[in-house]
Amino acid sequence: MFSQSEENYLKTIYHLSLISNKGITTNAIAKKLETKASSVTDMVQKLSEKELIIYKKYQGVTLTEFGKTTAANIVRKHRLWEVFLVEKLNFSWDEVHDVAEQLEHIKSPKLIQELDSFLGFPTHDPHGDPIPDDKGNLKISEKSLLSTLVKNESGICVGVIDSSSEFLQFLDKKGITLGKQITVLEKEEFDDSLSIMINDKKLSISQKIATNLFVKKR
Amino acid sequence: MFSQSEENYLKTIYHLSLISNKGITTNAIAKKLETKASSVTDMVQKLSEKELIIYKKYQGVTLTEFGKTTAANIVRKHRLWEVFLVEKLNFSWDEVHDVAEQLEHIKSPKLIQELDSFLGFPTHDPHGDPIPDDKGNLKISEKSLLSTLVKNESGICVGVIDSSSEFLQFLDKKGITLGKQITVLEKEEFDDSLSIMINDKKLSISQKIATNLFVKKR
DNA sequence: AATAATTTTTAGTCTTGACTAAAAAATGTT
DNA sequence: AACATTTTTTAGTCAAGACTAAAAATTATT
Repeated sequence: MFSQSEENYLKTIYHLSLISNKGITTNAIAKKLETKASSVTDMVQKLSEKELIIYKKYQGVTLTEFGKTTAANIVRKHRLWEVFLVEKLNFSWDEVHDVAEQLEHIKSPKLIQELDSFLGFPTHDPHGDPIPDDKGNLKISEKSLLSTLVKNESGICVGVIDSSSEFLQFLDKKGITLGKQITVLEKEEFDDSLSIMINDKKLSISQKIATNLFVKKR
Repeated sequence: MFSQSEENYLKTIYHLSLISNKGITTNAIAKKLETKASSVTDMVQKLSEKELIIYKKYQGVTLTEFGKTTAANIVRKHRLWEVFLVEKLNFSWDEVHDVAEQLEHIKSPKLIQELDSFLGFPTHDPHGDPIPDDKGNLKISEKSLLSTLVKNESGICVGVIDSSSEFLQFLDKKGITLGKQITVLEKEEFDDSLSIMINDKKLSISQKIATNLFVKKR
C-alpha cells in the first residue's frame, strides 16, 4: 500500500491531469501542495519507481493506468465521506473538506463498499463533483460555467470550482445551493457582473462568482 | 496535536495502566506494541516532554491527568467507530478492530460529537467494552470472568478479554453473543472446563474460553 | 545566437520514529 | 556481599519526507 504522502501527491497529479491533459510540471504540483519543487522531484521519482506515474526529467509527469485507478479510488473515498458527513452527520458543505482529507486515507475495501451502499450509491458529492465508480471510472457531465450563459438563458446549479468555506458560505448567504434554477437577466459589460433570477428574487453577482459556479443548461 | 505514533503509545500505556495500576515498564509497552525497548525509551522521553506522562529513568511511566483524558479520548473514538461499523455498515464484531485502529486517529471534534449522536449515544462497543464520555470518564461495570462463577450460578454475557477475530468467530460458532444468559451446570476439576447452559442447550467449554469471557452476575 | 530568467534537479541537512549494539542500572542467585 | 542475569538506557544508523542552497537544464528575450 501507499503512504498518506504518496496518496496526496497522486491525488494532486490526478486533479491536475483532469484539467490540463498535458504533462504535469513539478512546479504545478508544488504550488497545489504548497511545498517546494525539490520535494516534489524527490517524491515524483518514488512514484515513478512504483509505476504510478511516468516521469521524464525536466518533462513533467503523466499517470499510468495503474496510477489513474489508484488516484480515482482515493477521490472516490474522499467524495463518499463528504456525502456521509453532510447527509448523516449534519456537516454543511463548507465544513467537510478537511475531515474528508483525513478519511480518504483509511484502508479498507469493505468499509468503502459498505459506506457506498449505506449512502444509497450516491453519484455526486455535496459540491456537485461526480464520484468515481469502484473501477475508477468517472463520468463527466456536461456542465457550463454560469459566466458562459447569455442573457435570458437559464440553468440548474450543479457544482462549484472553488470549494473553500469562504466561497461556499457566501453562496449559502445568497441562497445559492445545488439544484436551484438560475436565469440570467442581464450581463454588465464593464465589470462582467451578472443580474440573475434565483428563488424568485433578483440578485446581482460578480464575475468572480460567475466563473466559479457550474450550471447545467436547459 | 499528536502524531499517530504518539497516540498509539499513549493508548497502550492507558490500557496497561487500567490493568496494573503500577508504573508501566518499558518492556511491557514494547511487548504490547511489538517494538523494541530502545524505541519505547525514545518515545517515552518525548511523551514526557509533552507532559502526557511522568517518566523516571528505570522506573517506568504513569499517565498525567492530561495524558489520561487524551488517551481516553482516543479510546472513545475507537469504540464509537466500532459501534458505527457494526450497527451501520454490517461489519461483524471480529472485523472491526483494524479499521477502528485507523479511524481513531481522525482529528475532528465535531465528527465525534455528531457520530456519537448519530449512533444514539452508545455506552458500550460491540465487544462489551465501555465507551468513555466526552470528558474521558469511563464507568467500570461490575463484571466477572465466567470462570469465577460457581455451579448453578448464572450471568449475562457482557464482554470479552481477547478480541481477536479467531476467538470472536469461535464464540459466534458456539452461539455465544453479548446479552445471552449463561448458567454453569458443572465445573470439571481436572481441566477446569465448564458445562454451561446457553440458548436452552448444553455446551461444554474449555478453561481458556471461560477466562476470556465476562458475565454480569444475577 | 547569445544572454537572461525561470524551472527543475542534485546534494546535503533536518526531524520523526524505527533499529542494533553496547553500556549502565536494577534485580536475582548463590 | 559478589557475581550473573535481566531490564533499561545511550549512542550511533537508517528510511521517509520535508527543507535550503547550488548546479544544470529549459525557456524567454534581446
